[in-house]
Amino acid sequence: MSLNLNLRKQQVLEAVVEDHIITAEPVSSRTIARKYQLGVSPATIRNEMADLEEMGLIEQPHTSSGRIPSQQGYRYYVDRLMRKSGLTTDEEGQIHTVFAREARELALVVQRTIKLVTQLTDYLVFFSGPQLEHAALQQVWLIPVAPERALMVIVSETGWVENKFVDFDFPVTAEDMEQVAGVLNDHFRGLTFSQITRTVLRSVYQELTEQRLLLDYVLETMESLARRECADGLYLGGTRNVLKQPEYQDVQQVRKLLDLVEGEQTLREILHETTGEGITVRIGRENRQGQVQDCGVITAVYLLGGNIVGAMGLLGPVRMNYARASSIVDYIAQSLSDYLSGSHSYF
Amino acid sequence: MSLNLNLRKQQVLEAVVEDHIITAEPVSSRTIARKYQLGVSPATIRNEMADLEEMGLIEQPHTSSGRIPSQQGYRYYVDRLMRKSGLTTDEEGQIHTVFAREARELALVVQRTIKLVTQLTDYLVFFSGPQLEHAALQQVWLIPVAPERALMVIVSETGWVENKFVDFDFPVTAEDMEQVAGVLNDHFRGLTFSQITRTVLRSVYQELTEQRLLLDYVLETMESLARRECADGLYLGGTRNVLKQPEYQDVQQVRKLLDLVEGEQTLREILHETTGEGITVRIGRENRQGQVQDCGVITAVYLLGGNIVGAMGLLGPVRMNYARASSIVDYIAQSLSDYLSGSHSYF
DNA sequence: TTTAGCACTCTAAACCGTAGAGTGCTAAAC
DNA sequence: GTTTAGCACTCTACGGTTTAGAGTGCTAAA
Repeated sequence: MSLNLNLRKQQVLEAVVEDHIITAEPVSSRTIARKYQLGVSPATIRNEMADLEEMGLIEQPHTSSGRIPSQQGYRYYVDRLMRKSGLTTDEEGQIHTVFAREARELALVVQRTIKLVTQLTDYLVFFSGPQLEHAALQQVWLIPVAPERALMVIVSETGWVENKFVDFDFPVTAEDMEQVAGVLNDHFRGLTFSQITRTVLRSVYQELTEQRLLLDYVLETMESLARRECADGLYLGGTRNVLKQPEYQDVQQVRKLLDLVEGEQTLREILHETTGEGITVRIGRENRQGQVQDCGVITAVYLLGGNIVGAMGLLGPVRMNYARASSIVDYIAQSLSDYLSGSHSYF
Repeated sequence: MSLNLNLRKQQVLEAVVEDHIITAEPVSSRTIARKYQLGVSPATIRNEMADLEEMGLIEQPHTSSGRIPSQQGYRYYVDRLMRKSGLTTDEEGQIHTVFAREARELALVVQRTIKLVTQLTDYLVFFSGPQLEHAALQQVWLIPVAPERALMVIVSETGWVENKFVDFDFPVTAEDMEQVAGVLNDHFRGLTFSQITRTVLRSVYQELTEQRLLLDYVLETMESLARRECADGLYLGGTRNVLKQPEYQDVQQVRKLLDLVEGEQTLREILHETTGEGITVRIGRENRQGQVQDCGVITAVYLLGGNIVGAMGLLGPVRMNYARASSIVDYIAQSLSDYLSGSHSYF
């Protein structure tokens, strides 16, 4: 349902939302008349408020209190009234600094980004990935460490390094390993992991008839490596900050938040569901996860070579500063994508 | 000052401590008379309590309330009265399972251990390390990835893998790298990293006069790798659990706890200070760190080849179950040391 | 030395009463 | 028709008072 509000109703709704975001208190007609010059008296505003309440956009915690925005009110605000606040040049500069610094390891960049965002906002920041799945392979090594055991090291073109032991059920010679690694590098270099698992497998098998069993083990390990970061790479920060929000004065609420942070599963799910381009804003019950139905969540994916390799999110109370928060998420996700897409490639 | 208490005073003190640990409420004379059969009336117990209070072992939150143990009271209890509760065979079994499972990566074992301990207690669990510094080197590889860049991979005899890029200021050939790696392996295999940095350096330099500059870079990287886990390897869990303790009903307290968890520095310090054998119990102001002076902290180091490579801790309110908590710390640290000292070596 | 009895103290919860903020409604003004 | 002043009404938050109950310390008797 797309409601059409006359200008003054929009102004009143905007005032209610923005004042409530700042003060966390119900907003009275008098406050609006004083702080937001609409050129009318409190009484008139009261009449508009009564209408807005009937439409379900604002509500009263109890009779004779001021109004707070309903979840639909926030939605209307985000969709139609909100002016993206933009970042100051200083803040943009800080963000650039994080991505400009020489950093060989992506994990480090992500951690630095989180630290920065916790300074820019008072919300929970969380990142998934980046998964290797859509990154291009730079090189594979198979290093023999025992007769039936090798260490596999993979480097992606973006500089991400992963390693894992491969255990065979039979002795394997160093020459065998070297040969397999050589063939893998010849065939796979420059391909993304998702491309590898599908297409070029056949040719490799033909070239390595003798080591077919060995190859099976190796490919399986490669696959699990490519997925690993997807499975357990969740970075987060800012838990302390969120507690500053008056919504979390109640210990019960704090406990719920900590469940979220320590459990990780829900946060992963939220990031995993994020697929579209641009930022996604979910307000309260718009979230599918029961645990965050009294929260606002802003997410965005970041890209590598046009593919989604990870996502980030900001989480706060429903009464969060959507204008600012979404500007930040937007800018960071964009910067991270730029960073990844190789203008900084170190090879 | 070592106080000598007669048997009945000891019994009363023990009752006060143990009842308070369970209920978190002041303990009245009547409660003790009823629940802990000392064969005397509440009035007699009141007299003993008056004495204990004068000695500073228990205190009254306000006149006409029951008594709670003072920090000295806890200390007396821990030193002289506490009976280590021992774990049930079931619990011991659970612990063994964690260490018995095939696990190639130590980080995984530590994470599993944390998860288990959070199930066994309601306290904050934290681990440092393990640092490679005191682990024996199994092998080093130098893998060329670019003219001026190599990937260094180190495997310790305990199966810990670390990697890091080495950047040179000059082109290096694959042969040079191979040669350097070969010499390093010949000289260093089986030595711990702390031994390496001191003694055997000279002989390596003599053998590699041509690559001396290259070697400098490599050794520096090795050293930073050996220390890395020391610097940022802090694992923890159980934050949610601690909130169950009634001490953390106050949001102020919760915030302090989260500062501790998110800051990490204080926890590192606590583990770093732990050096002795066996377990260490610090009660309230016995802690040097201001942030935890209203907490009880139990720590123990774990060993590898007789060397301290890391430590673990349990943190709760001053009113924590020292008997149970120290049993657990003791048992886990012991099991982890056993696990590390190679009865499970995979090479 | 122990204990019963009793007066005393303190806390926590329940229960006012009041001030203040804010609304809805009505009737007058524009 | 729209806006606004005025007023009665409602609800919350806060401070003060009362009360029940738990627990002690002290005294005197066992």
